Amino acid sequence: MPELSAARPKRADALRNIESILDAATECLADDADVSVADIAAAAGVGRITLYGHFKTRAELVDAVFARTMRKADEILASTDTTGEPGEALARLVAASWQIVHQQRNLLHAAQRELPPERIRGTHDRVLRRMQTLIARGQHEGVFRTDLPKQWLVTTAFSLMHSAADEVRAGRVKADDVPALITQTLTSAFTP
Amino acid sequence: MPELSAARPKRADALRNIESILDAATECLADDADVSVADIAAAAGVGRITLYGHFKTRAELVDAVFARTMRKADEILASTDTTGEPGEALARLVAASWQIVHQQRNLLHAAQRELPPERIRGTHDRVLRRMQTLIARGQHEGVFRTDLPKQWLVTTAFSLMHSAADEVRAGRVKADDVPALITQTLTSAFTP
DNA sequence: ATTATCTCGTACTTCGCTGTTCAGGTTGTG
DNA sequence: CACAACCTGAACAGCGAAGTACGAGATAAT
Repeated sequence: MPELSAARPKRADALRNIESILDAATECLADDADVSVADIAAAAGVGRITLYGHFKTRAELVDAVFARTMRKADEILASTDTTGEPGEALARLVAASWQIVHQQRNLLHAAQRELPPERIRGTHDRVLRRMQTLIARGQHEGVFRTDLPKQWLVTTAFSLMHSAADEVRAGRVKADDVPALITQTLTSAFTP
Repeated sequence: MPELSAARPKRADALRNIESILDAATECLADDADVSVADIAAAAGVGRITLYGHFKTRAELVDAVFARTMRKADEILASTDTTGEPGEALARLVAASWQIVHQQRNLLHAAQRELPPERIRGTHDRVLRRMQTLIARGQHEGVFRTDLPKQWLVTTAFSLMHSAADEVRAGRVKADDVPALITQTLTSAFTP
C-alpha cells in the first residue's frame, strides 16, 4: 500500500514551517524533555495552531523529531569508516555515536515517555544494527569475545555512552575525556 | 542541631499507616513511576488525605520511599561478603545489587523526575561507596586496572546493571542470565 | 474517661497542558 | 488573477493531578 489518496504536494511555506518546527522541537527537547507544545511553537516562530495543523498530537511530533534525528544519526554513522581493525573501527564508531547520544540525551527520554517501546526500538534499529554488524565482524575475526551474545555487547556499548552522558551532565566527567574512557573500557570488555 | 521542637512520638496507628503507605508506594512506584498519589493511598488502604497528613507533597513521599529503599539496599549489601579475591567479591556484590536495581528499576526514574540531582546523589551515596571501596581495594591489589578513574569503573558497573534491567523488562534477556552476563563483562573490563 | 491525635469522605480550588473551533487575514500556485 | 491552501490569534473545553478546607467520627495514650 503506497499511498491512499496521492497526497498532493504541500505548499512551500508549509514545508518551511514544518522544518522550523522540527528544528525548534529538536533543540527544545534536547534540553528539556517536558517542554510544552506551546513553547516549541514559539521557539519555531509559529503559532501553536499551525503546529497542530502539521502534527495532530504531541506524540506525533515527538515521533517525527525522534525519527528525523535517528535518520540523521544514521547518515553520520554511515559516513564513519567501520572497516579495518575491529578495535579501531569500534573506537571511531563510538566517538561518532557518542556525539549524538550526548547532544540528544533528553530526546530519548521524551520518546520513552510518549512512544510505545516497539516504536522506539524500530526507529533505533538501523543505528543499533551498525554497531551490531561491526561487533559481529569482530567476533568472526576472533578479535571480540564470542562467549557473550553480540546483542549484549551492543547493549553494553550504548549503556556506557548513555551513562557517560549523564556523568558529563552532572559535571563529574569532562566531555572530551569520554570517547577515550568508553573506548578503553569497551576494548577490554570485548576482548576474549 | 538534634531536633527543633522535640517532635513528640507519633501515635501507634499513625506509624502503622506510614508504614503501609511506604510499602504501597514502593510497590506502586516499582511498576509505574507515574502513579498518582491517589492510587498509592488506595493501595495502602488509606485515605488520600491521610497520606497528605504524613507527606506534605508528592515529592516528599517519593523522597521518603527512595531513602528507605536505599537504606534497605545498603543493609543487604552490608551483609554481602566483600572480602577475599576482588573479582569474586565483585561478582557477589553485583549479584546482590542487581536484585535491587532490577526490582526498583522505576523508582529511580520517579526520583529523577521529582527530586533534585544532589538529593538523589546523596541518598545513593552509601550504596555507591560500597562498590567504590571494593574497586579501590582491587586496584590496590593490582587485580583491577588503574588507568581509569575508579569513579568511572563504578559508573560502568551500575550502568550495566540498569541497562540489563531494561533489557529484561523488554524481554530480550532472561533475568537469571543477568548476573553472569554482567560479571563476565565487568571482569574483563576491569582487568588491566 | 477524657483528651489529643489521627482518619477520612466530600467537595473545592488551582494549575498547566493538550487539543479543537471559528473567523478572518495572508500567501503561494496554476 | 483567482482560488485553494495555509497561517493566525483568541477563546474555549476537557482532562488529570496536586493540594486544601472542613468537620464528624474513630482510636490510641495517660
